[in-house]
Amino acid sequence: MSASPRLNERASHLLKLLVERYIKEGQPVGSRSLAKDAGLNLSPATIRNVMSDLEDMGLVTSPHTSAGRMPTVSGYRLFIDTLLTIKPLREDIVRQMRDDLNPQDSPAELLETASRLLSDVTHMAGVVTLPKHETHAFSHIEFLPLSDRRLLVILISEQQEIQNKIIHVPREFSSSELQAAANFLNNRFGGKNINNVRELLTREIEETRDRLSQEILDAATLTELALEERGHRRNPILLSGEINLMDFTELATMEQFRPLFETLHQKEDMVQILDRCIESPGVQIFIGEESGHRALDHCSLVTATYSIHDQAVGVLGVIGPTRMKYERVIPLVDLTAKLVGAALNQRSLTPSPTL
Amino acid sequence: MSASPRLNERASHLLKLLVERYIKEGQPVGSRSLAKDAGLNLSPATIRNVMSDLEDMGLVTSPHTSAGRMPTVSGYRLFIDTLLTIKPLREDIVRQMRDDLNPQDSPAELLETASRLLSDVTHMAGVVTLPKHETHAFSHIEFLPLSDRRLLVILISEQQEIQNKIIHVPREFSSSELQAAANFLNNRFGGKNINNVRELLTREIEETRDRLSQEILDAATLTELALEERGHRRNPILLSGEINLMDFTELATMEQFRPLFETLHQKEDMVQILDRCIESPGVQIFIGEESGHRALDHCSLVTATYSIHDQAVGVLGVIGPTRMKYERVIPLVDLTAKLVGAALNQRSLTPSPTL
DNA sequence: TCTGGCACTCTCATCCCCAGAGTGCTAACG
DNA sequence: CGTTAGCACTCTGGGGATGAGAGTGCCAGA
Repeated sequence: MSASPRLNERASHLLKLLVERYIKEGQPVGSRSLAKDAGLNLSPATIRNVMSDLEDMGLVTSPHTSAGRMPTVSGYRLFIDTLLTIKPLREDIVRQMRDDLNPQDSPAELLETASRLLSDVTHMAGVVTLPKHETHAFSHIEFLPLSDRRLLVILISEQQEIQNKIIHVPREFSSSELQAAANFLNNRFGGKNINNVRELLTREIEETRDRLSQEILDAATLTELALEERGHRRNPILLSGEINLMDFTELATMEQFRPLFETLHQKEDMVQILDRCIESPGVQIFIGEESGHRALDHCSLVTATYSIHDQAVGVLGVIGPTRMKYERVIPLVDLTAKLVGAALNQRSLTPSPTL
Repeated sequence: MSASPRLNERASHLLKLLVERYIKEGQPVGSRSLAKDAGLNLSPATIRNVMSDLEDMGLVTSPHTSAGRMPTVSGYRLFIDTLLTIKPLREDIVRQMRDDLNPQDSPAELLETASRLLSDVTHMAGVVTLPKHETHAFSHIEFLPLSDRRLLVILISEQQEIQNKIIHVPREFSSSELQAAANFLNNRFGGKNINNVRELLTREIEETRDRLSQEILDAATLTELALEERGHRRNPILLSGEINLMDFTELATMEQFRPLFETLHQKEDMVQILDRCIESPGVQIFIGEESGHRALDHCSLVTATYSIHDQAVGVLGVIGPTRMKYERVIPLVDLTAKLVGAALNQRSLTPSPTL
């Protein structure tokens, strides 16, 4: 359990081999077969001694006395942090990713495609969080009168994402009033962060108290109604390929799989885990217990953040058994995050709505 | 396998008991225990004779010589068609359904709630198809200029369902041109079936060829672009609670569950099955093989259509093991369909958008 | 027509046994 | 001192054998 005091070259080489082998075969690795792979001309007995040391350091365990060794979480951790040799992605996969992640698609479609790609390519589960709204830049708003005192609000973000909402207003507004309010908001706050609009508007009203126009007041009323309760999306996570996880023997019993499936669909839990990732950039890996959820004990999570305008707004990744091919999954998740970010940025570079 | 020549009262009573018992316990029913339940003062031996007759008629089978009997598909069919005593729904469930299926919600939310309710109440899987677009009445259209030659089209149905689409137009349109075209379409085609609009528009152009206004031509161009490729929804089925099916022992092995899960998520297959149901009104039941899909062999499907303006536009239902509590599921599915229909109709009764 | 009795069958859980795989330890070797 | 061969030991997992339990089919008798 203690951190490795020092790990000589031979020991780490053997650990690396053991982890690779365990990932490939899924079964505890014995000294005999490891000796053959090692290419060091060592006898199984010597390997056993090394294994015993590794076990003392908490890097490997054996499920029972007469089985081989398998990596512990610390073992995986050491392997990933210092021993892993990343494999470059296959050309055809890179091409497929580029082709499928089409910047023309709406953000929702784009992210769904990303999730599907992650699960299809890895044969594990893909997961993508929707972008945080706090960072969405406001691009355009429009009010459309429906019947009575109901208005349709159309809100367009810089990523050309369109949101609709029907609001009930305290009095009837004429078309020209609505037009004026919309124009005011569009001119004044275009490009600003959506979540600051209310705040900025309030300040504006304070400052121009003396020559306060009806326009501003209307805009304030409407904005208040339009923006309240935003961001309460019911489904802030795009999960796909969860069924693939049934292919892995270590997850394929009902007792293992059911809680896992339920946790994955439990949006709150997943959001909580994934939100932690958004803080630090780059690829992050949670092995087994590290995610802190019982049901994920036998799973690893490889995530990366994707960014709009260099600000991380969402997280995507892959969930699979701890014995996944990290050297392939890591570059894939990395690439996906970059492509998604690029596609989203490209959308916001196309000229904003005018009018 | 042959249809029952005639089934005397005692035999059908015993079949009913056997099916009920098998549904409750999930295990083949023996003559001894059936004799006790029957309340007819018959000995197990007599029961065995009757069972033998029922087996000859293809209504029951036994998995092996020394096991009890269980219903065949024909047995279930006879049970459902002629022996079933429907139980009234529990008051609190009816209340919950009414409360949760809020006509204020958007159709998408409403249907998702319906699916969730079906699975929650039955502890099985719920399924809902989105309403067929062919029957959607057009209520209101609006064109919003974005940059360059891109327009945002907003299409509102009579159910107040809002659809957005960004289209690329061949030339720039001024605000007033767009306004004119929208006004023309709204006045002319409000309340008409969306899918007829293109057709009607074409005819209109033919007829008024001599005094053809620019307005109409613009409207035609825009409508063409706005309505093409509609209805290609990626996800025309709302499935929920599929994991509940793992609770039933007859589905709980991986070999059973995996193909089942995959079929359920295979939208095409499900659409195909459910679309058949929309033809005939009322509650329909497919038992085991009757649905025609291998993976659903051990499942039953209880469906009902829901209607807008007395026209069936969608299907909803429950998927579970063949041994489900039909007497409770049937009224539930029936009620859900009625409530969903009522909620959708109520939406279209609220005054249409003006402008 | 119904029933009791009886032989028969099939499943399932349990136990035992043994081969196979792998370990830890010890003593010897260079 | 690191490495190795040898050996006893342990644990798993598959393959019978066994016996209890449940239920049937059939026959003869009421």
